[in-house]
Amino acid sequence: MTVEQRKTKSGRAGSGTGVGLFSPVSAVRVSQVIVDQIRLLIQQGRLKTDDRLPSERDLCEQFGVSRVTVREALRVLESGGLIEIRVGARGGAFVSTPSSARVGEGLATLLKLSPLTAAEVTEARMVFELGIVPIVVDRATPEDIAALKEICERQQDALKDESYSMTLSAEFHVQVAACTHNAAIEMLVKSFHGPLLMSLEEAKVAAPVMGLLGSTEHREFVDAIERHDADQAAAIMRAHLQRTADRVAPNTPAC
Amino acid sequence: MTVEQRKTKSGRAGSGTGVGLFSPVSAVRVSQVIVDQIRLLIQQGRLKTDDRLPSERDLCEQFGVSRVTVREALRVLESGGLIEIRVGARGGAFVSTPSSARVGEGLATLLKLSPLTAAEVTEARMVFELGIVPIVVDRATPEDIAALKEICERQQDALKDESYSMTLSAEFHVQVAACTHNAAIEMLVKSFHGPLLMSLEEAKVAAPVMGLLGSTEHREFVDAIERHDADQAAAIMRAHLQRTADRVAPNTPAC
DNA sequence: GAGGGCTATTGGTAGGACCATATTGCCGGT
DNA sequence: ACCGGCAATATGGTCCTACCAATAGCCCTC
Repeated sequence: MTVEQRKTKSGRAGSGTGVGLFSPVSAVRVSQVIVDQIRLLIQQGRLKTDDRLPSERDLCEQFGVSRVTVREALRVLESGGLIEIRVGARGGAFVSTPSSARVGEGLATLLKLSPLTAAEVTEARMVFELGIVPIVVDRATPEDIAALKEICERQQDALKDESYSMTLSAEFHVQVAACTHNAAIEMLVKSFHGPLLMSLEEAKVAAPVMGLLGSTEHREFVDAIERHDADQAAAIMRAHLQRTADRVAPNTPAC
Repeated sequence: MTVEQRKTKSGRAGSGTGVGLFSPVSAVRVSQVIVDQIRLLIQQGRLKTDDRLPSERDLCEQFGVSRVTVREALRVLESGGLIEIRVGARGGAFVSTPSSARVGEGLATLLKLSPLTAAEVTEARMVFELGIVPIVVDRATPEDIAALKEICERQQDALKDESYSMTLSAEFHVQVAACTHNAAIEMLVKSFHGPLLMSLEEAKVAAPVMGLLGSTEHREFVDAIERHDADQAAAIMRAHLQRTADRVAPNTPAC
């Protein structure tokens, strides 16, 4: 381990400080500085997806810190979804594109830990999913509509053998968002339908009649889209979401 | 350090495994297990906001791991916004309610690292901020409207001495979201106006005329709210956001 | 071609030195 | 006797060194 920057064997490395010229002492954590540096490198595109960072030992040498510090930085980056760490030979830290699942998870814990009622979350979801309807009507391609119909059919089948679940419904709503051909919107809706709803509505398959109704509405919605009838589509979606909202409101399970 | 659970001085602690009964070796990281445990405690409400966790040294003893491992776990929790770490006497790890800023940051990096165009993000923002207008009109109290007017006045003042900045505009939009009296919506809008827009539109004070126009529209919007004229308010907001969208679209700076 | 050793790399431990900060208590001045 | 400032102490995070264990891809041998 190179020690030339440090006077004593465990003097704070800081950021090259320690020469005694009263340089502003690094008030921030060393590991945080490393996190920021690597994050910046990734955001600038100088480190691309699947690129491999140097090994922990190399990094300590380059940063002039100990392995522990580097590892803390890697942990933070990993928990933020920016890198993925693999063990074993040819292992190491690899840059990974953060998935919507990751951010959805963060959003879910945020909502769970905050004093938010399920009703509030549902309302926010309604605003968003209703707001995109005009865009969906405008941009949905025949392929999009075919994909939606395919999901509807799978839901009908699932209803028959009673395997209908919240997951199928979520799939439909995500596919609707995909019809906007806007990756940002799709990602946000995905975030909503990720761990969030799963945790919020434990009453998943509570009412079988729910599934039947929901499935029918899904189909009517697709038809409206196909007719380019934005008003009708919005009305259906509003009723569809409102029913979910009504079901979730009475419980008012704060978290 | 208590070592009684471990056979050798550095045997993997696992989760109390090691008795030799071929118990499934803890394939996961020890620090991750600690993270999960503490996270669970917080989500269950057994650790509440501002509660103080035991000190690092106590935690190692209770978990039967080394300090490095505990510290890695604390780092992850801190980066996730679940705890806040203070140094010095009476310091330690304190449970903190994750702020919208934190999740907004995660959202921002996600959006920046994903192949999203600024136009897509702006469109998503438009959908949301337009969608809440009816709710705002419906629920805004006189106090809410007074707060909005106050911001407008501050913007007028700022225009005079040329200190108008994006921050003031963001403040207005967040206050509008607050008028919904829905914490989830407010948090999402805050997330949008957090680090995301700041990084997206470096052209902050590019056009002074922009600020003038924007400020005027803000004021007209408030008036429409006061009249409970949802259509007019939505129209103003649409034009207002559209102008921002148009400004950001031509550049098409992917990230 | 299949299997076993090699090696690079992460995961974890122990123990210690250092730094930051709040509390406490002493001491001198008033 | 009271009070303000200052130093000692206790608490607790931050970082270091050195070591060992587990893992997984690669290559070499059979």
